[in-house]
Amino acid sequence: MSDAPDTSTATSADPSVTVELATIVELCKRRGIIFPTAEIYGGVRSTWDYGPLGVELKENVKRQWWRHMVQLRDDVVGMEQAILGPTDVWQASGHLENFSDPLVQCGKCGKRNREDHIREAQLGSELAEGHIVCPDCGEDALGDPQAFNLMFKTNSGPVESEGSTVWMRPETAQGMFVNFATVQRASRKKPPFGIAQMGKSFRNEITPGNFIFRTREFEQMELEFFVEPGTDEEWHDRWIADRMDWYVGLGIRRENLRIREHEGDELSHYAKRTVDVEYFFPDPSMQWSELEGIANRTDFDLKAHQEASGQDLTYYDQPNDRRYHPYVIEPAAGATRATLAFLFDAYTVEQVADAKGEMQERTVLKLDKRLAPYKVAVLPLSKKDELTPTAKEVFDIIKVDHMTDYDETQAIGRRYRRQDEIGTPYCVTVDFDTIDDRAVTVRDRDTMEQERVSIDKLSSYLNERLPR
RNA sequence: GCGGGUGUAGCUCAAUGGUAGAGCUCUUGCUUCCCAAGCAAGUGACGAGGGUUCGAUUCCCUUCACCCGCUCCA
Repeated sequence: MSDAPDTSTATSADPSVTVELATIVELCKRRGIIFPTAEIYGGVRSTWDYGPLGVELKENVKRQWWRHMVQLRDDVVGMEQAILGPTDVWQASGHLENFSDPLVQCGKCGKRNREDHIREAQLGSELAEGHIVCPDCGEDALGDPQAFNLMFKTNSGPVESEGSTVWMRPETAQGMFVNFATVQRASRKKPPFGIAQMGKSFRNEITPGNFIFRTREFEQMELEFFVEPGTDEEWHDRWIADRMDWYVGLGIRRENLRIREHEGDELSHYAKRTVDVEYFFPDPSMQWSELEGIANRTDFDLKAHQEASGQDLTYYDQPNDRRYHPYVIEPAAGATRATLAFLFDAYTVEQVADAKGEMQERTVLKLDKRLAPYKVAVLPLSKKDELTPTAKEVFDIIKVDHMTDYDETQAIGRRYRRQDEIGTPYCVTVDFDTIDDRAVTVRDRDTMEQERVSIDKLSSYLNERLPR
């Protein structure tokens, strides 16, 4: 029984179709997915709140990452580190030094550049010793250097003093390094093995922007995979392939993904080689942008922390009776920007004939079912009293296993469209026949086909179609 | 942070030195209603602060946020 209306599709699957970021932002605001924080007070720059649907979507992205990286593997364990940390950690990691860039601005053209980069480039030129000019316009109009510290600093305890300084982590990775020995011992894992963590990180980006793509408070999903030196390059390649497959497996079109190799001077202070996984955002101002960096951090971090802390952070390889600092392969993904990529890739506008035969737009978020905020919506055909008890009964059956919405307002067609717009995979309608035959109509988001399912079999019907 | 642009209902827009209209959305009611239907009714806005003025949403200043560019990165 399928009488799905005719559709002709004009979607973001076609790379020539642009989807403006503004369209996504507007949808997110209107449907309570993501919106500016403290908006009644004017908002805070670069800071966004996640509403009822947004928190489900983002948590689903994280849940899928955790499932893929931790749950389904026997060589990765998880952990969670405190966001606040002492100065020592960031001193040893190099972030205090390297995340503090001296910038100079040109008084003529207004461009800003890193002072140390200019000095290096202009070393040995005919200019006077130590004198630098603007690399963009060549004018001798550079101002005094200003320090841009990219880390958030605060105090632990009521009294502000030098000893009370704590920092909000600029990456989750250090948690795995400083806890390497404890976690390795407790989990009894041997290289190659990994420690994974998801959570908030904070960076005082000079220029945040593009909605949730670059924010000062953001969420990371990071794996530190510890391997024997010499096997690091092979593992690096393996993880690059694995991470690409993860995005594709969750519905990102492969042609919208690519790998980009970092150039030498682009490499972080800790990295031997880094590749980015980039996604093609269909908004003209974004285009190819980084979702994830996969770095070979070598033994830089473990050695640095061993030296600074005085603690032994080697791994003891008993069969060969030797100690070594494992090399680290780090797939570091942004949960928030991944969420944005999934939104873009799912955003689809179809042309559908309405009851009068006129073409109407149907906006559908074709999210992977595992990512959709609501999996099912229960829609009584009419708001009549006689349908409500049965509809509530159906809702109670489904909600145990799946996030389920219940909506009985306005016409049924309008409610289908509402669910389409937020990507709900299945709509279950309760009609007047339901009371007699104890069956409901299940409508599929993508095919718009309908199937009559008995209430008794509804749970197993939906569980089969909604993977974890 | 600097330069440029923007700021009016939930959304998209309009008008105006004399306190603002529309479409869509939303809510309620009616129609046993399966793909944004019809009819009726209703809620709802000048980003914030200050100044000029008899009077400011409109003019001026400040501030906040967003967009574009510079730098940075998950």
